[in-house]
Amino acid sequence: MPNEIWRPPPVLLTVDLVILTLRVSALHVLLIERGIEPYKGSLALPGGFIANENEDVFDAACRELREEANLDATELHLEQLGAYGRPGRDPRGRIVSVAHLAIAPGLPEPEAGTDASAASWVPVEDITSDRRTLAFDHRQILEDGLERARVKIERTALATAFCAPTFTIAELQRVYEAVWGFDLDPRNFYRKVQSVPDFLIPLGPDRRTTKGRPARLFRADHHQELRPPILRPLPPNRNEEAR
Amino acid sequence: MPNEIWRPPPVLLTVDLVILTLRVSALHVLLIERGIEPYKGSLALPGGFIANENEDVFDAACRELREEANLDATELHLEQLGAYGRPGRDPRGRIVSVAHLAIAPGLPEPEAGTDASAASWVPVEDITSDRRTLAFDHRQILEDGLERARVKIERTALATAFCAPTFTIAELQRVYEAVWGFDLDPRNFYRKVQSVPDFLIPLGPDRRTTKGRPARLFRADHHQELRPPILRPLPPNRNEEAR
DNA sequence: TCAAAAGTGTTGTAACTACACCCATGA
DNA sequence: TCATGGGTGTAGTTACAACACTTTTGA
Repeated sequence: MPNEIWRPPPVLLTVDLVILTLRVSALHVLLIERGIEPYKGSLALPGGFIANENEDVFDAACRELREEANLDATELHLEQLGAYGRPGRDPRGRIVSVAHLAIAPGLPEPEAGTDASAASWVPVEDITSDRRTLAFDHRQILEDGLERARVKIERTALATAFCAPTFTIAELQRVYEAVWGFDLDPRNFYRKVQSVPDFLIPLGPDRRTTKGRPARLFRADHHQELRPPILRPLPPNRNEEAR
Repeated sequence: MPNEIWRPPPVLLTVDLVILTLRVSALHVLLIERGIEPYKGSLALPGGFIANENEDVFDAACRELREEANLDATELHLEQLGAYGRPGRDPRGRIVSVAHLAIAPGLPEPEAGTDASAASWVPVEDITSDRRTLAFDHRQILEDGLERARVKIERTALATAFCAPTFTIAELQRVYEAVWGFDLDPRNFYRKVQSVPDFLIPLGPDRRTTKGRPARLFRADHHQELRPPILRPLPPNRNEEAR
């Protein structure tokens, strides 16, 4: 072997974003149609390369959020999901991606006619049901992001990150139902979330009026830990009768 | 600006390992004393660079586990914690580390006189209490690994990864107590863990005899999800009287 | 026969489910 | 006034913390 000191192999680093939101009570994810090879024309998670030697990974995620989705990281929840580094995951070479999960309130309309023009909200159900496919290993990343969200709304106030600054309990319930994929009893949900200390802060006499009786408005701290947690019920096959 | 196509900046990739085990009822982490700069002489998590262009990140973690700790990845729990990529975290340049959490049964004695000779088990308490410091951002990585373990033994059978293939309920209880940092009632713990379906599989009439009455032996599936979960109790300051 | 650890019984309380029911509003 | 969603009452059940108590072993 050559008589030179060994040097570790360099890799290229990207960030990818799983951006979730609620639209008409259904969970959606922001996807872009790729304009360049590889996977040109396919749907993919927004993301891109680290800009330079000194850009922090988290800052890169914030930047992509702005450039590709026209969203402001200071106004939504953003956390790291993990690194995806399987060799061969990108045909261009050894590219390791640090995936992130972002949660946005429902209101921001699809995309501007700006840089983010190729982006669109896609129902999560369209991906998980295999009606549409994703580029690279982005389907796996999306599944991991969904599972993270499902588990995390049990123990933290993360669900409120899907809501506008003020929201009703029914709106919060729609978040839990969309993320978990099944319905909850509104009467019990109403009391359960209000019984968790420091989860929901009632806003004076303010009410949101839709159809029916106007509902109380609340706000929340997105980073609050829920004690006790809001555990999702077991699936109905809980007690199979033993013989 | 120069008229050439932009190329993303390459980075170097390492894996770092938080390897936890139980020794005499206290949580320990495997640390190495660094033999080279930077941080020569300091304690650090075991880890190292990706070996080559084609090595999978997870495989690299397995390899470091073998080389630096003399442990076999097929016989213990190993999962990714996340990527740590703050610029400046390593004075040698832009180095991104993918941290992993490993859980080992207590028995494997400290280290062989082999490659792993610089490794030793250190009580976690010595680090968290600031009696000893760690190189790089390894203290943060360790804290994140501990928090992952604390949360995950609530919802999965991960605690059994600290145990030998067969174990008693009292041994399992010592795991929960060491990871959570407080004591549990043995009577209630005994029934609680046995009431979770598919968590503990009793082993015929086998018993482990120590001092006192011999205890039943169990085995478990380390990857089992616990339904319902074993939730840690709230800290004693649960209900502060209003006013 | 005593210490020590395993394992069981019991009781009061808190939490949860299921569902009946009342309330406040817009159309 | 009625439809619609917001909000309350309540009964039956399960989970759980606390702790007294019995059982089985080694020394």
